[in-house]
Amino acid sequence: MALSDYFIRFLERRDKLSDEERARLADITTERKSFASGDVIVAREVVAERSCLMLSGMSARIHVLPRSKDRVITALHVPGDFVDLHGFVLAGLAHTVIAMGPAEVEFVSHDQLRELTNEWPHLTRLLWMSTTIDAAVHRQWLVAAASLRSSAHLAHLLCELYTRLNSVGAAQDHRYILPLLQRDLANILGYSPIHINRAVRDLRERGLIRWSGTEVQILDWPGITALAQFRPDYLDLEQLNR
Amino acid sequence: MALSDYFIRFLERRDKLSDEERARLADITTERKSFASGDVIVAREVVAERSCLMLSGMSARIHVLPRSKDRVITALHVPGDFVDLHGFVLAGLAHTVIAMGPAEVEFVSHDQLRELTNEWPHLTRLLWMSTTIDAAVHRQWLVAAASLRSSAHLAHLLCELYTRLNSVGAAQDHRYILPLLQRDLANILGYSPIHINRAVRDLRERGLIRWSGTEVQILDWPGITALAQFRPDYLDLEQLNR
DNA sequence: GGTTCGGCTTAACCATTGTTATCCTGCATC
DNA sequence: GATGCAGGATAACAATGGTTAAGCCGAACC
Repeated sequence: MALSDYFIRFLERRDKLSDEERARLADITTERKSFASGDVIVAREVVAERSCLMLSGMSARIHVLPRSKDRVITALHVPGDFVDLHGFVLAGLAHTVIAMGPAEVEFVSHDQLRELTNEWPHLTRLLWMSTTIDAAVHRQWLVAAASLRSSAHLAHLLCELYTRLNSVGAAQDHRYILPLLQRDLANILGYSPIHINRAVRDLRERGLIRWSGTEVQILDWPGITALAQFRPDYLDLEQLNR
Repeated sequence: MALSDYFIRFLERRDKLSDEERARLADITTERKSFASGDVIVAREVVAERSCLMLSGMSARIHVLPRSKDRVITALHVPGDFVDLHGFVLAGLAHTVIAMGPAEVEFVSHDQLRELTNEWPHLTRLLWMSTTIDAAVHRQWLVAAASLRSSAHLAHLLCELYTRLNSVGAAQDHRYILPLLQRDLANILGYSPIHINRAVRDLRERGLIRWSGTEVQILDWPGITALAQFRPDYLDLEQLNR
């Protein structure tokens, strides 16, 4: 199949594409696939031969710990994200990508990316940009981990996910579907599942959120962003010439 | 001046360069500058016009927190690191780069990088790679933050820095100069300075390290890597075709 | 050589987070 | 509708980390 519009919109939100560039992107062929919750989308391997884009649902990069059998989640991906594009230039991925809830993705072969990057420098810089935005999110997670306490830390994640989902049109009205268990949130934020539960209760009691099942609703956006000290600058949502 | 050898060696450690590519890199002109401890090397700004490479010493990316006047360090850089290359493709950097101890750097203009990336796709992918290795380090810091307790967490940082310094020839024999205060370590790991001190004492009492002033010596490499669950895979020190 | 200062060290006490255990609820299954 | 089960909620207690305060030590300065 042809490359979906999602990623093209992700790029166009941040820079201008020429007609030729848009046509060149549309020439990319992809393989689409659906996954059930918990399925492995990308296995940890020595050298990857393709990378994947989210079409719907969410996925997570998980790092399995040597001893404790537990795992840490270092990234969450929403529709439009080029999940493991960094695998195109890296020797090996130290992580696995799994579906959080039902998810659809499309795979692009690295051969095609190599051809594209050999001839389209501006598009190459935009692909590169998408991996550096990922890194900016990593840094913000580090800042949040170092500076926020449990409730505020959880609140920061909720704010980020709403902002990212909203920016690709996958959420409105401060509501969204969050297909994560409290155990998963514990693996993201580095707390015990019980403590995540305490943080959820705290946010509820402050009147900031409503949360049942997989549906999250933010009741007080100014309040929760203030608690989380959330500033969306790092998501790089500006349009520029790159 | 011409681009220093440091970064070229960083690349050659990971992929092969043709003679033409090596010559093209040597054509890059740079501006060298020295900084004293604490100096701002790269100020947070809307659009950067150049990026910097470490020649000697260390630097840190700091994120200033809105309220608490405190700051978080999300990355440390050693000689050979292209510190803020991601600023070449990102709209704005959410952080400042400062010198940790005396440091020498060289600046490369984005105009030159744009010219280079317009014509040298393989070199572009290698520059891209260097930013994705940064991101891999960010992820490992997230894993460490989520899964390790204070002593092990500090130990992990000490192992990583030795490995990185050693890989560029800036440290041998499990010793190195670490121009960081305990306060800085607190800003990296997200603990209070007092708790960093407890962790240092713990590592000393376990006979894993000797540490006085800015000189760190790792006495028991197998012991400390086991405590920190340190596996250097994520630093991507393999040679491959990219 | 005394003074000052910043950073390291330690201790006592308090706050946050982890652990273990139990119960509740909703859903799937039969 | 009884059963089993997974995930969420809660409580009691233990461990980890933060805060405040004070002493120590070496380098820089006069």
